[in-house]
Amino acid sequence: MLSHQDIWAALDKLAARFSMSSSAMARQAGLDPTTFNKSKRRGNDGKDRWPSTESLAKVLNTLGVSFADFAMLTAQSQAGRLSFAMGANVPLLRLSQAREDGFFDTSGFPVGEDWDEIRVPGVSDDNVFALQIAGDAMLPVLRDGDRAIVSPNANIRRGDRVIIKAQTGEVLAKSFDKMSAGRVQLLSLNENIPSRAFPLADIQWMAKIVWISQ
Amino acid sequence: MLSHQDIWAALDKLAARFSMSSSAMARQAGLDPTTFNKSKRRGNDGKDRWPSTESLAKVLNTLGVSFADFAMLTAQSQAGRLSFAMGANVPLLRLSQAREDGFFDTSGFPVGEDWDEIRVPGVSDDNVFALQIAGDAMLPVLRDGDRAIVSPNANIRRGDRVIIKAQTGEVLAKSFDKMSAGRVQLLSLNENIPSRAFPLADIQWMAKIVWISQ
DNA sequence: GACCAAATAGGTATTTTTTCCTATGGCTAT
DNA sequence: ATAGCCATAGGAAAAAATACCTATTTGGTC
Repeated sequence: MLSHQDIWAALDKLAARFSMSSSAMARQAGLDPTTFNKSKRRGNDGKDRWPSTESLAKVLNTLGVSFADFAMLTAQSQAGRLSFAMGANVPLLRLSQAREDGFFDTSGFPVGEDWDEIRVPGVSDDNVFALQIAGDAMLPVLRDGDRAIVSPNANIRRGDRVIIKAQTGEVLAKSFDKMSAGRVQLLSLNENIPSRAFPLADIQWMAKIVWISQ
Repeated sequence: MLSHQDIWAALDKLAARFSMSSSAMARQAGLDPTTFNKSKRRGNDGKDRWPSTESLAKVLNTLGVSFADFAMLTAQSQAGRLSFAMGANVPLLRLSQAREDGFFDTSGFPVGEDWDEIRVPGVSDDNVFALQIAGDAMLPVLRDGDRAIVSPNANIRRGDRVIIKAQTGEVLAKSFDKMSAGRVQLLSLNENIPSRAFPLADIQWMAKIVWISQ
């Protein structure tokens, strides 16, 4: 439930983040310095005052903060499904570029402008879930404690790594090879064993792994 | 730059998403059905009208949409650093639970209420970057085309997988063992080779891998 | 085509937020 | 001690958004 307090609190956090008072932040945004006064957040009649979207936009635009990041400062602070799907821009470099000079400073921080970008996590699936691995049966791809992010709605293609739940209840991680005649051909994750056919009837469901934590 | 058009457009997208007109959405939120009329988004004097945060909150709260997800509908549609850090809640299950009945429907979608939650990606590092793998030198952990998300500011502990850039420019993925006397002990990713010592002087930087795409 | 409900345009009154202004207190520099 | 600046409270005026209302248009059903 988004409330006016949520928005005021987020504005205060934003000011604090830039080491400003709320009046300095208002002033910098071209608003009257008294605009965000605590004394004006509730009327004499006890009625809540909501900062306008125009004032908010002026502040965000002046400070260079995105609307999405501002929304994250509100009390309900986790990103929702949509932001999960759209993801955050993360600088991307190919391995061959990484070998060259000019892409990192001495701490390994990205520098320069020739970086691409990808969206992370970028998983458009409302039914996505995480599976925490136990044991060492799936080493080295999946270690004890690693978390595999699994997307049941994702299309599965050759080479994709998948989680399978068998009718027996067993849960396996495999590499998908192909479908053939009521069977699915699966490879072990370390791929040094020939593919093995599993009858579809033995499988409850199969879903693609999209990310693995490290 | 957040503009009033951004916000209006996002409200229209929201209405469309729920298969409603903007007047139906306003009505459902307890607002006057004419509140979001296109004809009222600009005054006769040409001045832009901004929907109030109060009206917006009423709509979001009625539709059960988070402020963060609404922000994602605006034109600047990528999540920022903060949402990247805080992550989205993803249902989490332990492998042992996954073997039981009652956690998945027949399509592999999560059901039931005994799921934990984790935040994904949950990487609090402004200098995070992605490295796209080429070749098969790091199989099976890192395949050709996989993307490793690398966090230069993350603390590195025993067993963590890291990207190392050598002074020669070579870029390696290894498993961190320990530090000892001006050297770092590193294991191969597939861990069937004894750890090998690299002089720190040979290394430009070393940074932890936090996620790997699949 | 007729009918009805919803959507939309547009005007006015009401409510709400910002602006403008004043006052007070705190902090810093001279 | 004094001056200047900033932060905050508070009041009144101005500006802006919503509520209320009316009229027209649009879309769906029979």
